[in-house]
Amino acid sequence: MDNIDLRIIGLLTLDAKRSLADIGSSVGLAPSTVNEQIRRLTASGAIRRFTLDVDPTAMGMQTLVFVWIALREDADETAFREYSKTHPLILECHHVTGAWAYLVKLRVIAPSEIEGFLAELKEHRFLGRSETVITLSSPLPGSFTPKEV
Amino acid sequence: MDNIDLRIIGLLTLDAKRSLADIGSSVGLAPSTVNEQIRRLTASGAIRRFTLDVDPTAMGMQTLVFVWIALREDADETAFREYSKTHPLILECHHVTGAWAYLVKLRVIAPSEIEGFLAELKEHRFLGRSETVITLSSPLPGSFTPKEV
DNA sequence: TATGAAAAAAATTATTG
DNA sequence: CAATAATTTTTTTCATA
Repeated sequence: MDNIDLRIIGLLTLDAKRSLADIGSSVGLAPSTVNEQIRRLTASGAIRRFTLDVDPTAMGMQTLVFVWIALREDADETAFREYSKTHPLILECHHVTGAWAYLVKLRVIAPSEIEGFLAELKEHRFLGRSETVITLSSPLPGSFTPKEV
Repeated sequence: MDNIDLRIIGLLTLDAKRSLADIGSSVGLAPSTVNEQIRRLTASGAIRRFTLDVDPTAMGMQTLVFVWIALREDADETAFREYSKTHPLILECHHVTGAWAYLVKLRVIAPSEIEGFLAELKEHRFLGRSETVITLSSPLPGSFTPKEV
């Protein structure tokens, strides 16, 4: 991936609706060439998809939560990974270094929902110990792409 | 925002390039009506932007890092928030409950970069204490929209 | 608010250098 | 591999219900 590719990705990141002609004049390529580069970037997997950045509050997902999770000794770790992939609330799940095994990021309507979420993890016999951190505000929230399950 | 709006957002989230005619036939509206709804959703701020989901490894940002930060007693908190917004490595910054004040998410090329990042925080006299967590793997990585600064 | 049809714009493809 | 030009598709506008 060369410098022009990075610039194309940068421009599309800011506004994926920009026309090929527009992008072309920014990076110094003809529209059809830009089109071809985007096709290549998509085919190679560098561009995973064209998507939306959505305001989570507009969708009623006001509360951003991080949960540190230590799995039970006898937990089925593969099942947990699969579970986190398809769970409608879980936006991210990372296997991390440090005292905790997993860091899970989720969005809920209100903190009261967290209780049910943790109960669910217990029912599946995943949860050993956990620590829940609630976001008060976000100087830099990052983009939000609603999860489709 | 009604149910049709949610479905439109859902469809565009999966593929923001779907044509208005396509979306219309899915939700039972004419292309021009779908266009108008998208215009409204964008105007109201529910849709923040059309963007890309990019593979971070293709951009060389292999390593996902979380840093817990407790600011110095005398730190300029407003300056820190501003700093995190414009820092090229920081993807998210959240003010959180619990023992740590801030949770910062960043992507770097390699763990060795983290040292420099923390040094920078110290130079700015933001950093009190911190704890760094490195992601080993991500069962659910979430979407990645490169930051443009 | 929703529509269909017309108009404008854009994306895509084929052809050529 | 990139550019132009032709073709097709899509978006946008607008008059109307």
